[in-house]
Amino acid sequence: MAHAIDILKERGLFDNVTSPDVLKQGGVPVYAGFDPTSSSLQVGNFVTIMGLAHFQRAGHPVIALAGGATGMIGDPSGKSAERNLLTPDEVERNLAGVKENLSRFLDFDSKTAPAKIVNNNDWMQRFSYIDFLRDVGKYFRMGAMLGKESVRARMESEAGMSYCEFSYQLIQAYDFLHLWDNEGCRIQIGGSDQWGNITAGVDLIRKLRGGEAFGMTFPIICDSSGQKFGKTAGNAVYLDHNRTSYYDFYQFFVRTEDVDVIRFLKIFTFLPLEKIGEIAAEMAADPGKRLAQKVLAEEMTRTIHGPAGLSVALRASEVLFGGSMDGMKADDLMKVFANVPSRELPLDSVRNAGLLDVATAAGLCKSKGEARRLVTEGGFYVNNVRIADVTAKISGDMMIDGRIIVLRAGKKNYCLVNVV
RNA sequence: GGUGGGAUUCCGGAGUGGUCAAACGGGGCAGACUGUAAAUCUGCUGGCUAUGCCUUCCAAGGUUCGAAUCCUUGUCCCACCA
Repeated sequence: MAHAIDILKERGLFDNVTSPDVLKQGGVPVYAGFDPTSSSLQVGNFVTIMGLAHFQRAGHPVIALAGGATGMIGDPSGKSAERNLLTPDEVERNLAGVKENLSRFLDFDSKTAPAKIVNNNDWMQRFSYIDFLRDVGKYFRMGAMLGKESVRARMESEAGMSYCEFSYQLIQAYDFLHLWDNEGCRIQIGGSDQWGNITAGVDLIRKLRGGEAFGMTFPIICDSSGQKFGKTAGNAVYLDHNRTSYYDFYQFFVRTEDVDVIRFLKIFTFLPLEKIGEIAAEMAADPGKRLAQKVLAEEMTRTIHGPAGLSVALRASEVLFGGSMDGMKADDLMKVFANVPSRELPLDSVRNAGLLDVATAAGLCKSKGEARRLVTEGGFYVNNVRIADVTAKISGDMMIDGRIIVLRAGKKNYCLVNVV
């Protein structure tokens, strides 16, 4: 069997490794951490999940660590400024969401290489502050700690860094030690921003146990414009469909740029490289078909949301991007309703109401000023018909079957209004 | 602990008593061209009952006819010194 790292390399998921000897580590447990900074993981985290999945397929038991303790502190890695602390309640809530997300992607029933979810709060809370300083802090040298990229970057910037965040690396290092002792874990993986935290653990294990642990990082995935992958209009794309609907999730990937899409297929899907090569060839022949984008979106949506979620996303996309809206029935639209941005509005507030008011009430525009701008610029559509008159009102015949209005901003931002 | 510097609209960053809803750049949004691409060009980018009005320039007070700009106190950050 090919080593997991070789597979990751050929898929563009390899950034760095603490020692090439990691290739000799077959079948040992591997861990990656996920801090509960939000109630749901995001597509960005999916890279790490894919990393774990590839290891698992290569015969390694994998441990997904949900950071109930680390989440209370806040990882400064890759952050340009100090973050606000989450309350214990928030961490607790988020932890539940993160665990749920993780549970969907890993194989817990594998006989040879089962997955496991652990929470570092389970062992961290046993420490008193004094104990932790004596048992763990004693083995950390200031020089090494200050040398970490995450620390240096912040010290050199205006933002600075609190002692709280500075201490983060100790906790993550101890996590690795704990998993080394209790789970036989030998390898930690994570995004390249985790390098400093990972090596902190490797060093700690060497000092205290005299053993060699390994670390491997993935590149931070960016799109061709250098933006961190996984944001639309400033909002993260979540794995929880209550936060990012099936439709929006699918659409996010459909809109991947040509230059990125093949790379993303390798990173985010399990499709064999030969298959991806075929897709690339077809795309080169007829880029307008957007085949690669569609495959990526379908694979991702199916992986994250299952066949049912995918079919909902596809149906919604077909309805909205399928061409003319003539002959569209309210029933067709109702079927996709919950998965497209939508809003229920009472009849009174819609009929004969100003366009701008309805656009704002429906949530399509943040303010009437924004709605006014949009209309003036010619980017506003009702049932796919452009309306350029700021003073226009919603008439009865705009309501499809008397109960649905399809609002659109620009080319691809739809919002359904359900008149009740 | 001492001294000095700083906090501006999404971000960076001008502005040091009225002509400031605040230059410029980035980002974002929209239009044209397209393939729900890219590149390019153009316009927009606090709110509203809209040629005017309202709320913004860390927070709370104050001076003034008038404050993002001056004073006081507080909070946070940075640098140097100890």
